[in-house]
Amino acid sequence: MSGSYLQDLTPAQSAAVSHVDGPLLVLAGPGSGKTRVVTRRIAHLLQQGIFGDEIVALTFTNKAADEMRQRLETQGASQGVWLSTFHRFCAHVLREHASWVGLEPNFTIYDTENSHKTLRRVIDESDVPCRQTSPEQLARAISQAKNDLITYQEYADQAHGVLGKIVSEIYPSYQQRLLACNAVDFDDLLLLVAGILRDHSELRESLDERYRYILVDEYQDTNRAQYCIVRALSVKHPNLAVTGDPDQSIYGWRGASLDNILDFEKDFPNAHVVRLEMNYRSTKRILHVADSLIANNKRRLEKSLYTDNKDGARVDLTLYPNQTDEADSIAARIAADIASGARRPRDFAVFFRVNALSRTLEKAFSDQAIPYQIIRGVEFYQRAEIKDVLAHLQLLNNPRDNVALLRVINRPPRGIGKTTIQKLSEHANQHGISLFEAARRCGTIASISKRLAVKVAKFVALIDLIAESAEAPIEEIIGNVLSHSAYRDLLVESDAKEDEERLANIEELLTAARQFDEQNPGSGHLEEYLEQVALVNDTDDWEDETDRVTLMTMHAAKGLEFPVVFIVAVEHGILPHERSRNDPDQLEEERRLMFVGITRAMEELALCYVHHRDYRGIRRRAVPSAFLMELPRDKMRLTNQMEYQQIDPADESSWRPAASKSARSSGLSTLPTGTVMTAADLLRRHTEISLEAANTEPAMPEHLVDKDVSEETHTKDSGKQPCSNDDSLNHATDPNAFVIGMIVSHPEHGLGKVIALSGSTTRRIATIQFFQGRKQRTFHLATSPLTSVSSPS
DNA sequence: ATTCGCAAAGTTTTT
DNA sequence: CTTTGCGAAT
Repeated sequence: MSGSYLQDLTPAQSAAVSHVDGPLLVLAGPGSGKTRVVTRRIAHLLQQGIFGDEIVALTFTNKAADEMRQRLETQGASQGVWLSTFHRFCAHVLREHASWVGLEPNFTIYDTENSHKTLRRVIDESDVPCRQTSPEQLARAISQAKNDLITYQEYADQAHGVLGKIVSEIYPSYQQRLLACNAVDFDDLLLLVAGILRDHSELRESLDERYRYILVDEYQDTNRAQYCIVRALSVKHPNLAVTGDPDQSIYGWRGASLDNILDFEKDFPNAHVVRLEMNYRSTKRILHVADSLIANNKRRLEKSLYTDNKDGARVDLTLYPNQTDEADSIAARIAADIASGARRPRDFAVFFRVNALSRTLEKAFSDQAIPYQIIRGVEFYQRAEIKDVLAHLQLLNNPRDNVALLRVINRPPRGIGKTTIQKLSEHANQHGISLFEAARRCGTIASISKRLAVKVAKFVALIDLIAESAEAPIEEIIGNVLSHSAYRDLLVESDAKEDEERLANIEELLTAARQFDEQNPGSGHLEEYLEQVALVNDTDDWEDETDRVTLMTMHAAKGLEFPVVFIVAVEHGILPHERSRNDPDQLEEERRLMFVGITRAMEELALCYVHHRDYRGIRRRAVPSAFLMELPRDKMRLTNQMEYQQIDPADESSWRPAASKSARSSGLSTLPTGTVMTAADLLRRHTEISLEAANTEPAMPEHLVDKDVSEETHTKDSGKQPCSNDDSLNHATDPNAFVIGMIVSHPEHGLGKVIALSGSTTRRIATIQFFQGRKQRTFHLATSPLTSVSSPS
């Protein structure tokens, strides 16, 4: 009995959708319609008579959960299905059984900033010698331990080394401090629930029974804690369906364990495995490039990628002299495509490995008046003013939340300073009470002067006053915070424009609160609201709304798609990142990251790298990424924009590669993946591969050939003969004989070079970078007075 | 108790 | 080149 939802599916998709009982592994390549399959399968389960409340679907992001919910609703089949993120699911379980781990049900969920603050305090107050180790390092170590399900009681047993010793001291103190605040951090949500499920078999059994069908999205990103939770719920009813793609695992550094998905078939020997290999997103050429790259990874499950889409344009690989040219050229190409009407701004995305690389791009986009948006890690709920307001609410909900109290006790300034807080803190520690409780008793604390005691008492009275409305709608509570604390007045009266922005953010918070109130009518939703803001981030609503070019890291790009994608700085030390170079597994993760970036592209993909890059204040010679050597370069469009650069003789010496001829002759063939490579090694390797390629492929552009060998011709050519050495490619596609990089003349603007071309026949448009005044203009070739100064040889 | 200045460090960030 | 954190100064 197959419903309509089985009809327009491929056999593989259909197999996944109609699977009901027993473990299921869906290996879903990029753009393979995974979400569609998952939601249809849920619809199918419901149609089989399974109740919605027996099904739980777990995702990593709210965005994914929302999307799934939306799709289910359009199929009219979300009834009772528990659809949420791992963390939210765990928060709910934990609220019901908080006392088992020494918490009260109104515990606060600390975000990263708050947990770091707590950790800081622990470190400061401990006498553990940790000058060598940074708080961040300790935080990472603790987080990692939690992800691996190592509790503070167990940590010391397996600790080793100096860091291990320090963590053994700090981790328990940190945990006790959280407990004292009746708070948990993100990792605790998972760790504590995993622990509860392990230690309380009756609860485990009842949840196993209750959630008979479990679905996990992005299974390749699960960590050990998540793995244990999911397994614990799938003992009696092992109807565990996981979807994921080992090739898209890019969060190993956050504790994700690739083994979970790689070993799924071992964990569940009778698992049904479905491979979704048909790609509906990208052109054949883009997919081929992606496939060639990822084939170099060892830790993966065999999977081929197919598409019925057209071949599409060749994938671009372009070398620029420096990042300014890189950025300008990208911006110019985008501007030209927009000007010609071929594309809209929202069709484009530019990806980079590190946020620091966005600056040059931003400048280029703003210079050319191209609308763009940057997706950054900083979120709305991370802003100081928002957190200030919310901290009041947190304190109402959980008076033991010391971090919240410390945040608001002197904001706006009330003259309660460090020394007073120190005294309160001492008193609290001595009597085993919270800071707020100590503040309440400040009149009886001998060390606190009358004067200050009055100030503190005023603060306590303020919180008590706001607390009277704790059961009210959220908007009202926040309103009371703003008016009673004079926080709003402070911002209104200030004439700094930052404060204007802060005020606007607070208005936005109020609007969001009103929306929450509408969705949760009635009173007493404070705890729910706080959980929502703790576990929801708002980077989720970037897209669609606006017609802009998107700039973001490749991590942020996961799950998205764009018609045209640029990836900049495909260079050694950036992609792969230098911090990953010593670890084979990390190197593979970097490759996966690039794979993710490439597979976001639907129609056009351009990879870029430069000759020199200014990074962290210094200019250094950029080495092409080793990943570039793994691409099918013979099937790509290689462009070398170096030749058209006016060469600064002073600069030229630095063009020589670090590897000398003698070094090269030392005979280094291919390095096995994952060996430790120095920069020099890599350069040598690059050189050799390039030479090898050059020998077998006469059309290989010069920029992939060792500069030592080609330097003579290179220098001679440059400036004088600015024609492509790979012009066969350009000729074929260009009836007008204009090619990128060509030098042209304009009666008004003088000489310039072609940096972008788009459109065809009469609508063909060229973007010219003029040498005078660094001007950039676009022209319709059919009507412009442009003449070519140099023609391709 | 804020503010200024210098030193140091510098991936990625679903919750 | 940035940002960020900490210490000293007003």
